[in-house]
Amino acid sequence: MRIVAEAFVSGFGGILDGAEGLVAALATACGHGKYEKRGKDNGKEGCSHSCAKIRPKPRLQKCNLNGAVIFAALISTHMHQELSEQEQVRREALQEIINLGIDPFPAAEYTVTHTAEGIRDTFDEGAEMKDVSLAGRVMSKRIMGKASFAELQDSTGRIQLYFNRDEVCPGEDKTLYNEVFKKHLDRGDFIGVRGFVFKTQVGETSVHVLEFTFLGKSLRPLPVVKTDADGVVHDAVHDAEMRYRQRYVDLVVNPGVKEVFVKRTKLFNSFREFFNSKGYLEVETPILQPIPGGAAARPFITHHNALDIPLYMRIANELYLKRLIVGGFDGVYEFSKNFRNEGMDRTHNPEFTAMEIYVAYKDYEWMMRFTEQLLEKACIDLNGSTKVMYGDVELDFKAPYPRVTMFEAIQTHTGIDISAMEEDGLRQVCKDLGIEIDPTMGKGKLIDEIFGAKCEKNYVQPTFITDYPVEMSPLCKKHRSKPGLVERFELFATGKEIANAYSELNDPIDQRQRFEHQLALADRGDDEAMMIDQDFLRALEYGMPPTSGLGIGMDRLAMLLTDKHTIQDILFFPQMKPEKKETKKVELSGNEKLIFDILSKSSPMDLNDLKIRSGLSGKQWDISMKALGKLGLTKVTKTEEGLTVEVAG
RNA sequence: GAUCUGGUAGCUCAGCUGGUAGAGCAUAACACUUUUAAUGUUAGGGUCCUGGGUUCGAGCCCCAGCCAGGUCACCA
Repeated sequence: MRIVAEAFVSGFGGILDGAEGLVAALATACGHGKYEKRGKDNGKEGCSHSCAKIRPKPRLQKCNLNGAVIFAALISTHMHQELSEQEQVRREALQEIINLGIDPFPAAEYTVTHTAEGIRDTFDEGAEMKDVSLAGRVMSKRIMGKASFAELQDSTGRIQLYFNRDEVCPGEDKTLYNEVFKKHLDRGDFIGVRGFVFKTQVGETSVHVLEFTFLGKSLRPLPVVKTDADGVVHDAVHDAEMRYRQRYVDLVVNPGVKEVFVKRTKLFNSFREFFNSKGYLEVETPILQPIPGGAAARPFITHHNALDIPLYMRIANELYLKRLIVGGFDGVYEFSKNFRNEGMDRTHNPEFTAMEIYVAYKDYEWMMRFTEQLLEKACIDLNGSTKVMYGDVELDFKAPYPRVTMFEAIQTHTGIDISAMEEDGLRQVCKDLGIEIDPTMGKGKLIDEIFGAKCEKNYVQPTFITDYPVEMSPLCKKHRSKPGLVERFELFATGKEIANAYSELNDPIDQRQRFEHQLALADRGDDEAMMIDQDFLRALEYGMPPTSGLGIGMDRLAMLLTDKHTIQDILFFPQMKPEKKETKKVELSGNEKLIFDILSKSSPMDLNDLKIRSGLSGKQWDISMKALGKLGLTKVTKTEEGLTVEVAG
């Protein structure tokens, strides 16, 4: 219940009682019981009561009472959303600003000449800065009588502002300082300021404000996060729900969050520069695909109405990029938003970004050299060094990286040489190593399981794992010299895969057989086996040059390079379950409404009758009746026959 | 999907054999012309996630649900 109770009488001074009665009732209803006589107010007499529980102001109602006109604010418990005390205060401040003739949301451009960071840098170099203007959010205010300090946060950081009453208000009228600045300017509001730069006694570079302009009012209080003199952050918003659902708040308030995303973009730019400098072409390929190909994953399905066909959100863009190589490009790449309808955890978001690049006339050996150069450059571009801390390990992305074949890796970490084994032998090895398997798994999958369980985690520093079994890699060219294997590598770091590359399979007959083998896997129950993309095969039949392709999970790489251990920390808006709909507290609860509806049809009525007709349990009845009473909607009277309930007022 | 942990003021968090709640910051008021996680004094602010149950009485105990996080499983 948030209402201002206010009533006043015009016309007859003596009839204050009517107004007073209304307000007194309201004051009682909200539990305070106190109200204030106002005396003359605009020629009217009145009285008012306000408390945090009964604001903002409800609609005024007008009625006649013995010839006097009473305007009364009446209880209306369900007319608006609940606002916290601070939100109400801000809305009131907004109104006050408007009343003073200031537009809290002006349309005009505000000319900004400097940024917070720019001012600090230039001024520290000794430059005079007589006239600067900048804009941003007010993040704190420290008022000391006629002088005040505030902090302004723009896109580059924070800078202190100094306000002096007599300089902001050179004339007699000090409203701008005393009212607008001191009272109605809230944390989070956007303002523009003009002034000159100076250093305070404590040595803080500050802007001495001569003029400030409202640029946008903030109606919701931001969480207060403070950083002390030692750089220790206090009361940071930790709640993941708030941080990810309301990323804007996280960005405004938590130090260092922006930097992560800036680095993420730098990573993409660094890749682009590298690829473009080699003359490779950035392209775009379909996200809505009739056949989801290029990876083993469950897709999202959607439907195109006009064509009346199912379409899939892409799980990879590989097959399309290869079509472009068929078409005659030497090198094509794409940052590909992919969608996979699978579980979510610290390293999986349903939509994620991969970078894939395909270069003609190259093989996977070349691609390894290319990849390590790419990552070395990116690492330097982001952090100024090839070294980066991830948790408590230091990763070094300086090229070259060790090359280890998959069989060597398994031999090293299990002591078992599986290079000559068939499916049955591998099955036995898995059992011996305590690895869970199921009958749908083929040879390649079994090897992959062993690697995943026993080897992967050991490759903390960047390492290429090469030469995978053919069964796991239906789009990859058979190894030039090792039967049963393909020319594939994956790059591991911190025990996780961050890149995957092939000498691409360009033999259309082999490719068709591989797809058919996938179909066989699907029949065995592997629901992620690839579908056959006939058009892709047709493209290959026209001829594709030898090509090497590389895919990098950009999100996971960004995590590595920013020392973030959750994918949600490097996605602006990670996927979340929908917020539950705001419960309509404004309305009466179901039970309260039930009782009130029965009662309003025949008020007053016997309390026991009402209870029986409501059909509520003792406890529910009790809770609902208390609530109704508290809202001032019902009134219980004791008579000789028993208890009677009536609609109050 | 299994399992564990959490959900209390705008924010960060306390709370106790079960007796309807506390702190800091934020907010409001006053003081103060260079402070800085400003300070001092005072005040207001809470359906203790939701719904059931046990109880004379539940923020606390029990059950179910919702949301978030961790671990495992599945999955790149």
